[in-house]
Amino acid sequence: MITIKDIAKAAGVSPASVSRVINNGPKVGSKTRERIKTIMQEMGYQPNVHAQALNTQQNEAIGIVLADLTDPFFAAMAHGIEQVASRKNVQIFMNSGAFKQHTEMKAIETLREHRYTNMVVNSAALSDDQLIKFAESIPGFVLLNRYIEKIKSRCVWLDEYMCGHMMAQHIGEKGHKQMAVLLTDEIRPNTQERLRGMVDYFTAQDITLPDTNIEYSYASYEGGEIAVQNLLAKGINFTALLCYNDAMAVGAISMFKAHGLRVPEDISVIGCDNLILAKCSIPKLTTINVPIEQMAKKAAELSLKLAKPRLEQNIIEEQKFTPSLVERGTVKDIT
Amino acid sequence: MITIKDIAKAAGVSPASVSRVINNGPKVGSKTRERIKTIMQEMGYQPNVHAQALNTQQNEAIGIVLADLTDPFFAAMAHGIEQVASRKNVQIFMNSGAFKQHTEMKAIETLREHRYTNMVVNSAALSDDQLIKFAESIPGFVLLNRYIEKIKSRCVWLDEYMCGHMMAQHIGEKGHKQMAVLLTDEIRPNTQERLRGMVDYFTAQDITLPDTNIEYSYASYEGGEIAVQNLLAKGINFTALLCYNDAMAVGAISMFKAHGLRVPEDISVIGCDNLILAKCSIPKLTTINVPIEQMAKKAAELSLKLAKPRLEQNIIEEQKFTPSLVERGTVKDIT
DNA sequence: TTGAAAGCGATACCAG
DNA sequence: CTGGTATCGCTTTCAA
Repeated sequence: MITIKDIAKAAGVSPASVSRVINNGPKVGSKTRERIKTIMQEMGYQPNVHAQALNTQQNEAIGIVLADLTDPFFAAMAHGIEQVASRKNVQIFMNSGAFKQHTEMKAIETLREHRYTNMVVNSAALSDDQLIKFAESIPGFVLLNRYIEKIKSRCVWLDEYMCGHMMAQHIGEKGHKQMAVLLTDEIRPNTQERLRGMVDYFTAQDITLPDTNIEYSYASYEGGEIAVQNLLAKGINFTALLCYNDAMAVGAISMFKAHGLRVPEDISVIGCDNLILAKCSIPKLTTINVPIEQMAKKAAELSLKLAKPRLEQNIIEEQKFTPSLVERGTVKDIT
Repeated sequence: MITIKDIAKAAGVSPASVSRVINNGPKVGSKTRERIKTIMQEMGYQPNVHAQALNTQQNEAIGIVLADLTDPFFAAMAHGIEQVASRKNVQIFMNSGAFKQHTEMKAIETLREHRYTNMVVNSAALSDDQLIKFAESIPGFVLLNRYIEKIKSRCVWLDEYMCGHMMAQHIGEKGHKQMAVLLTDEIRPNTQERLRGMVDYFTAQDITLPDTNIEYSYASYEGGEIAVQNLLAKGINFTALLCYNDAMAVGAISMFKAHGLRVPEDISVIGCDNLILAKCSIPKLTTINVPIEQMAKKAAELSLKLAKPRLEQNIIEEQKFTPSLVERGTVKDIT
């Protein structure tokens, strides 16, 4: 591997000058600069990132901690971050967390070992205190899709309450009175908030939601199937099903169909996330749009900004995002 | 940040000894070793990866170059690699290529700057020669989902020919005679091979596939919709549609439906990949299973193996994977 | 079994 | 403007 010294020698200058050229620093004659640039080109010089990082104690890249790349929701996060990253020419260091406290912790620790100053973390399993501690010691530490009051300037989150409320309201306005709800029992702090939103709406409308009508399962297609099977086995009556996410909703629809129930004729279904799945199901899924990719972008930008404590740092914009309704074909108007 | 020297001082030993402990090296008294370990724990020592890499000229992590994380197919790749990576305690450095020669090239260059010795690359746009050059200079360079004869020991690929052949055969055996095919015009070297497999089967069965019946579009849901629209606009007669991948197939189905055509009653559809999409569509999609996650795992393992040129390196196993048929509900038997 | 010291490649300060 | 050089944190001979 060819180094800065080789270039210096070839150009008859000192390594210091070469370094200046590399970093577009001042204090180099323009002819010298050109000559050095040419030589770097010719010799195919590539700076050693580790040497750079060792000196500057900084790592330009963005580290990200995600649960599971095969879940489109998380993939969308990665994609959003990646866009910011490539625009700013920083790189992504990926590290799956998978909802385990231990794994998430280790992922962050590893990132720290690599001296990442920018981290976008989607943590579900770690406690508030643990995360606060990280935020205090890592300048560019940002939480994606989670809200912690004490470090809210480091959080990019969704109004989960509104999300639940919106689902309930849409279903309610279509005249449904008997509901069932599918939630996830994976550790996702957002779940309860969403449920609260639903319940508040129902209560206001004098609609009762018995505990037996709430089913917990995996936040996946399979989870949706299982949950519906359980619901049906209980012999509960309901005309509408509110699902934690699109994957569950689509799984639910498939299971309804297997039982000879038609959607939306017999049962209305609403999902949440508005991922590609929602468009692909037939009929297309009515759902709540979660701007997760934009949220991820924002998180990455925020992280980058935090790590460079230059300007008026105090402008803490509100990093809360709002969901919106996407009406498609799975909710029937029975008013 | 606390360093090796701090530990050395606290333990009353030399940095050298601490280093030995870190790397589980020999030549350290067992009591000393324990003491040092304890102190490292207490002080919360974390090795500086950059300093390590600078010395050893090695980067333990696996670099991966992918086109687009939001495409479940690529996400599955990432996931497979990630599994191997975390098992071996190496990390992923992600860098999207997006089918552009320039971008893919830059991604690999960046990885090289970081002194990655392990790279799993899913390249579509770069030429054989460019890739061969990389393979020669990077010990752990492995190509995923691409085959280049000259460096086949560095390739993990799918039998694309068989893939196409299998689709054609299944449709053929169900009695279909009039076909249409959806391919992608994105640069994916595998496309033509797949088409060849189809055509060979059709020819052998005296089934003609006019050029007008082959439609090129994006390899996505939207691409499928567009392609079907074009096909329908041309007024072509066909009873079966063979799609490059599941996303296109599902898009196609949606468009058929919009035109009042039922699947599979009026038109049979077969996809390829067997991603989650295939299960979610209603009716569930008949498709070809591509073991992409296993392929990705294999690629990661191969890369790790190549980078450590210790053992009998010469065992070049066959890294070709084979597709398999998954019958579900979108192909009608009309024999 | 331990320690001293020479780098790894780049940066940045201080002289000139 | 340019060059010399200490330094970043760690690994790895070479001596002791």
